[in-house]
Amino acid sequence: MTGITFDRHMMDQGMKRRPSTEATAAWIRLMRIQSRVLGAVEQDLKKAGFPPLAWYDALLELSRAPGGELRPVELEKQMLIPQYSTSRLIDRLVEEGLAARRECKMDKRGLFVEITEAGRDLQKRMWSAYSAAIERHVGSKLSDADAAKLCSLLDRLGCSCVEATPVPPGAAAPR
Amino acid sequence: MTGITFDRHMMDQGMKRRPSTEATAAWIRLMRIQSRVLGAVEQDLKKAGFPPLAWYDALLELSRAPGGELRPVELEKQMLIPQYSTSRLIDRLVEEGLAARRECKMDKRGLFVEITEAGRDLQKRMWSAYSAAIERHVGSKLSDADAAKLCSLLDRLGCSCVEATPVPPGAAAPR
DNA sequence: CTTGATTAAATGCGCCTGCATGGAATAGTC
DNA sequence: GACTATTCCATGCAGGCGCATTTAATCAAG
Repeated sequence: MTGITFDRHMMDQGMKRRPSTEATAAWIRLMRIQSRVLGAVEQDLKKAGFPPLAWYDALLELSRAPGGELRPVELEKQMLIPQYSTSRLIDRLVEEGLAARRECKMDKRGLFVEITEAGRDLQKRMWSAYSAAIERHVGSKLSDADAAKLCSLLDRLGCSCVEATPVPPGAAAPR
Repeated sequence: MTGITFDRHMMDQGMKRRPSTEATAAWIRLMRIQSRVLGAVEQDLKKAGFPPLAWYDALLELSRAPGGELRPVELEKQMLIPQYSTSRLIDRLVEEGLAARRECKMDKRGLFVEITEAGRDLQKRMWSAYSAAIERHVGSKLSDADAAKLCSLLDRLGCSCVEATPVPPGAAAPR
């Protein structure tokens, strides 16, 4: 799918041999396995008649937000996707009646996106299939300890990945 | 980027709680970190004025093939991408003079794709930037031992990921 | 109040992708 | 040899993404 075809032969082409073979192998696996697992999970969802994962993410964020509504900018920060992408995702959710755009009085260049009942319902139904897919393609292949180990190794590559609103369990609404 | 926004709150929505929180966390990291690292590497390549990683993969496969040529079907299997994707990637390489389509006499519904000198040259120049990016975004953040550990954990998720023609070092041409 | 800079959101354009299909050549069957 | 199935590759179409720009509102000075 993307830049992950090589093996240690790359090393033998008169280059600087900067990344170790271990690092290179890790890079390849990261690309390949992610693509594979993601594809498998998306397929499961699709076969169950559900929309793409991005929709789920958005609906979950909205459903968790106080009042079930969020500014596009907030959503954008939560989901770590570009601005235009957020805008168009909202378009689709609205088209399907899963969310609605509401005017924002305090800042009239902005707006609120509010999840609908249909949206909340879909989010719940999707989680059922989604969680099953995670279990099938990840959980069932790794012990909890190994999963935790994998997490910590991956986190080291992120440098700043866990800053996406973990929202402490019993905490009140952010902001 | 795709379906990875949630945290353990998902668990508290009256569902079956099938995937362990560890497995779920691993899934999230896998999606997020991969997206992040891939984006960073692609950005580096792009800033250095190079085409996307997929081009590199294809050029590498071609350059390694005996005679510098491959059937699209072979390329497709090496790169693990869909058939139409291969076809169009070849289009672009040919347009840029990096490869050429040649007739296949033994099987006239097929053809050969042959890498050009320009193609070989680009592949070599790209590896320089590519390897630097891997080192910067992966190698420098993990010890070799940790990278190896990460590999083995990821491989367990793949079930069948390493079957992509590792081509033994001194081996003769396949087929 | 007017001007200029900044922020929120939307959108036009080109490229890429996935899906489905099409056409051409081969292989298999009787 | 005629028919059907299969394999190899290309392509039309719809949808999604990245990039750059636009519109509109707020903010910051002067």
